[in-house]
Amino acid sequence: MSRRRVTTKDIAEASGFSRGTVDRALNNRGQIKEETRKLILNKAQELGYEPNRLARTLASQPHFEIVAVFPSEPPSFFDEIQEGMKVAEEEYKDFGVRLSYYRTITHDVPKQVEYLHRILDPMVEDQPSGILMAPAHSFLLDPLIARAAAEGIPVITFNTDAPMSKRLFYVGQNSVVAGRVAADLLGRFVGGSGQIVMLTGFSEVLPLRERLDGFRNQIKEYFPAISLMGPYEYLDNESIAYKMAKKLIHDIPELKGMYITSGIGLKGVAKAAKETDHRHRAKIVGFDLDDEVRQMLKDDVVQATICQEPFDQGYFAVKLMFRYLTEGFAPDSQELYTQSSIILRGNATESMGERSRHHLGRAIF
Amino acid sequence: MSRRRVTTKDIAEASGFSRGTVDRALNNRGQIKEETRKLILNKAQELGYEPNRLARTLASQPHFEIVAVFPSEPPSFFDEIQEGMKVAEEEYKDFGVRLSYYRTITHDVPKQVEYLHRILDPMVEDQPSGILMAPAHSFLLDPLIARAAAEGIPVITFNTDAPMSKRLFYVGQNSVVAGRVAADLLGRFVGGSGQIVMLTGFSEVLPLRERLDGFRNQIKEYFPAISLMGPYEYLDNESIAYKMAKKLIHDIPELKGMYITSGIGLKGVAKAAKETDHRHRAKIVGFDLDDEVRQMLKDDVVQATICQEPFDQGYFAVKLMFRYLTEGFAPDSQELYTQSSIILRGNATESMGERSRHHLGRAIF
DNA sequence: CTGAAAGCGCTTACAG
DNA sequence: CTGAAAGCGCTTACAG
Repeated sequence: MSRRRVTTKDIAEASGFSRGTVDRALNNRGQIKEETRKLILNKAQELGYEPNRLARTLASQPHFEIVAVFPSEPPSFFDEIQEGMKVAEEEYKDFGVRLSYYRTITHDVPKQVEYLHRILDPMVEDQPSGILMAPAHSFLLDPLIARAAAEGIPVITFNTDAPMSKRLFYVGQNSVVAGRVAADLLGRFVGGSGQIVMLTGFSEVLPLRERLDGFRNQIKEYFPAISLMGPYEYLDNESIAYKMAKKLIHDIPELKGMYITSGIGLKGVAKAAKETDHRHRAKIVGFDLDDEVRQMLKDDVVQATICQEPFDQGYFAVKLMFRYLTEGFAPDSQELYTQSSIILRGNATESMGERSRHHLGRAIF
Repeated sequence: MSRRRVTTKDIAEASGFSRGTVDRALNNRGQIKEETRKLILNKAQELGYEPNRLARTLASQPHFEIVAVFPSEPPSFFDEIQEGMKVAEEEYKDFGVRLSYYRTITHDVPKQVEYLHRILDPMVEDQPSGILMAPAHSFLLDPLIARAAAEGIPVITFNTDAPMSKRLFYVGQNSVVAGRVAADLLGRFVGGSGQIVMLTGFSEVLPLRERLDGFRNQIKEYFPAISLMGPYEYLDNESIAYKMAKKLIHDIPELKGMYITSGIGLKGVAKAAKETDHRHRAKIVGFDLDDEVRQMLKDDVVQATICQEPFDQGYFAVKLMFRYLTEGFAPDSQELYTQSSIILRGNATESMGERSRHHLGRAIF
């Protein structure tokens, strides 16, 4: 029943050529008569040959130096991205995969530029096999991505995209859908009518803009009785978000809901809301998850948050780069969306650490 | 910088023994002087040796025959579990992994018993390396699981559990948390008060009972103004669910919400609801996802559904069995929970096929 | 254009 | 208890 798998030796014997020649045919190495190549390929097909990746790796001793460029802050988020990368690195280390991590203090364009120059400078470092990056800006890094591409170094963006660049593809959240889902939740939580205010970190940051657009369009389409205010920009600063929320809550007594496009802002807004009478509090839906936000969910100050599952983003970024490098993986779409999770009170307290410990690559919910 | 990895040859040279003896020490094969063993182990540690799994596999040519026993119906769900298994099988085939699939028409206990007898009968089949199963009953299969365990064949349950059995652990949804989340959603969707009715497939089926308990407890704890009716059992039959819902909607004009613990029932209930005036419709939250349910979400007949991500359950069941077989993987907990997804109108139409095509192991949201 | 040989890092009989 | 040799399935110089 479990017939032994077909090897290049079998093909060699069946076709009358040596294993070296079989290898040339199978892997298009040239230096082979076209006729021979075809004959061997037919034989391989006929015997149902499937290459053994382990043997290939062991024989050719490949090295894949993958460089990952991404922010450090907030660590609760980006450390977990790195966790995911490390799990993938460990899974593929015997296949020659090695990661280097270049992290910038914040979404710091000049620092990323500097790192990329260093990475691409043949005098300073060996050329990497591929670059994984969470660009600090939606197009300012495009020239450097183009330079990498021109030098034959593939770039995959993750977590945040540079859609007009020469990156292979993007791995991360679908921010538009995330915004739509937030609208479904908050729209229903407020009962389908009344005043909702939108707050955003920076209105020109791509994923935040998409979270806003998805939200706004979904509300407009399905909740005609809801009126929207904003967006107000809190410059990704918690205390600005706090003060803004304080003022909005004070100025608009009939306020029914608040939508905040990032975790920093969510925390500021929630703190402001907590200081008001809970019977008149607006419903709050935002993004991201850490222990502080978990507590706010438990306390019913925040009603829902959308979590990006950073572990997955890191894990899949590495895995997909490896697949590109070894088998030329090319997706149909330029955007590969990772799972997001909706966190409510009922699933707020599950330990998220589970995911990496179990190498499940994900938490519950 | 990228120093060559340490091999058994290095250890052999450094310790003055042969590679065969190094292998005996490293892998505890016995037939080795205790002193030699310690010496070699110390050397290995000192040099920072890490075994190369590819070389080990190539040399030892292991075979892992994994048998998977699970239902066929509904195919939209269980075919996708099988998809996930096949992706993992493909990923690990060079490591010797081979799956066989034994699927029963429904959650058919006698058929599963028959299959397990066949699988465990040394006269009929070769003993498998491990068994993956979605038990058709929460304890009736326990004796057979015990028999497998006694014969040294590890059993992992997935999708549905047999918690008192001798299975290694369970991989699948956390049904209690799923129920709690459903309560958070429906409780808020109805505005925190009024009448909600609960319908369930079978009240004694474990995961359905847990979905019910999680829901009920969450409502009682956080929505004191909501009154619950039911559960009513629709025997996992769509038309029974339909008729039940018809009658409930008719009898209770003030009905605000309906909670249904399985996909079959959700569809029946939604059809009944659709036939009523949409202005007075109860909010509906249920489980599972197929094209029909997607449409109901779009049409706002169903407001939310919780999807088990069957692809993941299959994928991780295989991956974890492989890890158990090769490295003795043993989780801290007996329950390894896979991600569930909350599907609303805003994320209902994304193609779920993405996940397997991209081998991301998951869809967006 | 093709072949023979050595090698990747391990494991597995077999001999002593 | 230990070692020498062959082998897993492939690739890589090298020779011709």
